[in-house]
Amino acid sequence: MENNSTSRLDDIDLRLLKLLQNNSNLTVKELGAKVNLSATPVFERVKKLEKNGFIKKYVAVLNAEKLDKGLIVFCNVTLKEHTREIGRQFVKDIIALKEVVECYNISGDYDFLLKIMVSDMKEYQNFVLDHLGSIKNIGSAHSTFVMGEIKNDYAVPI
Amino acid sequence: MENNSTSRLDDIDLRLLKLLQNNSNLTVKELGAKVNLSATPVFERVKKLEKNGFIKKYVAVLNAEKLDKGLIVFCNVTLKEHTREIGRQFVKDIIALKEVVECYNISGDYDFLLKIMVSDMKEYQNFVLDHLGSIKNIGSAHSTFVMGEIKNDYAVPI
DNA sequence: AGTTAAAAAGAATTTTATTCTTCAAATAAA
DNA sequence: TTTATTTGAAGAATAAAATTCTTTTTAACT
Repeated sequence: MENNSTSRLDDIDLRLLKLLQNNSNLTVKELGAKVNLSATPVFERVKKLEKNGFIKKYVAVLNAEKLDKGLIVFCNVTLKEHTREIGRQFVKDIIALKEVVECYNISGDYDFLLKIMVSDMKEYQNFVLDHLGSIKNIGSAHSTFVMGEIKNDYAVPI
Repeated sequence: MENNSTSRLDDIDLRLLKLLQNNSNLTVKELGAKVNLSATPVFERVKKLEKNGFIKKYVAVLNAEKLDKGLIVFCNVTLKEHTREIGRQFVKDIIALKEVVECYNISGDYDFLLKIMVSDMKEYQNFVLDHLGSIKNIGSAHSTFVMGEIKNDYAVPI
C-alpha cells in the first residue's frame, strides 16, 4: 500500500504536472529544458508521478464540433425516491449512456447534474425521449443549453 | 485553408480516435493490432487526424484529489446588464481565474455556468470573497456543490 | 484486361524513452 | 568537524518507438 508521505511534490514536480496537463507530447528532453534538468531525472520524476497516482492517464482531446457533438447540455435531474438501491440503479443506467459524458451527485434542489454531448437539438430530443426518458425513478429533469464555450482547460488548477 | 471535404472519417479513423481519447500512450504498433493495420498506415492516419483538427491536443489527466483540488463547485451567475461590452469584460475576468476550469454561456435563468475546483469549503469561501466577488457586474451567483463524481470520461461520445 | 491512384506493408533510419553507471550534493551519524 | 550513507542528477549505452522511404497490394476506372 502506497503512503502519501512517500510522495511529496516539490516545485519541479508541480511544474512538470502543469506542463504535461497542457501537452503530454513534450519529450523528457524538452521538459528538462523547461525545468533545468537533464532527461534522466525528468523521466524518473514523471514515472514516479504516474506510479503515485498524480497522473491518472494520458488522453487525446478531440474536437467535438468536427465530430458532430457540438451541442452541450447540462441536465439537472431529481429522483423520485432516495433509497440506496434506487440511487445505485440510476447511476448504473446513467453510466451506460454514452451521450452523458459527466455525471455528478450534487447538493441543492436537484440530485444529479449531467453533462451531455450531442450533435444538435433534434438529437437531444431523441436522447431525452429514447434514453433518459426510459430511466426509472427520474422525478424531474431540467435542461440548460450551452450557447458558447468560454473556457475549458481540461486541467486541474495547480 | 483546410476544407472538411478533404477529411472524411472512415470506420478505422473513428476507432483510432476512440482508442486515443482513452489512452494516448498506445504505440502505433499497438493501435495497429487493434484495428488490423501495420504501424505505417496507423501513423499516417493519426497524423492526418491531428492535421485536420480532429485531435486538438494530447494531455495528462491529473488526480484532482491528490493535488488538493477535490471540491468541485458549479456556480451559476447572472450579469446585471447584458451589453456586449459588459459580457466581454466578464469573460476576460473569468478567464484569468485559474480556479474556474470551465465556463459556459448558457440558456435559462442564468447567464453563465462556471465549474470551479478548489481544495475545500474554506478555499471556496475565499475564492468567492476575494476573486469572484470582485468581478464587476455580477448580479447573482448560485453555488451547487458536488458530493460525488459518478462519471467523467473526458471523452467525446463517438 | 490494363492503367492509374490510393492505401498498406516492410525495411531502414532517426528520434526518443529507458536503463545503467558514475558523480556530486545533502543528510545523518560519529 | 569528519566520515558514512543516501538521494538526486548527469552522461553514456541500450532498447523501443516514431518517422521516413521504398515496394507491394488493392481498388477504381477506362
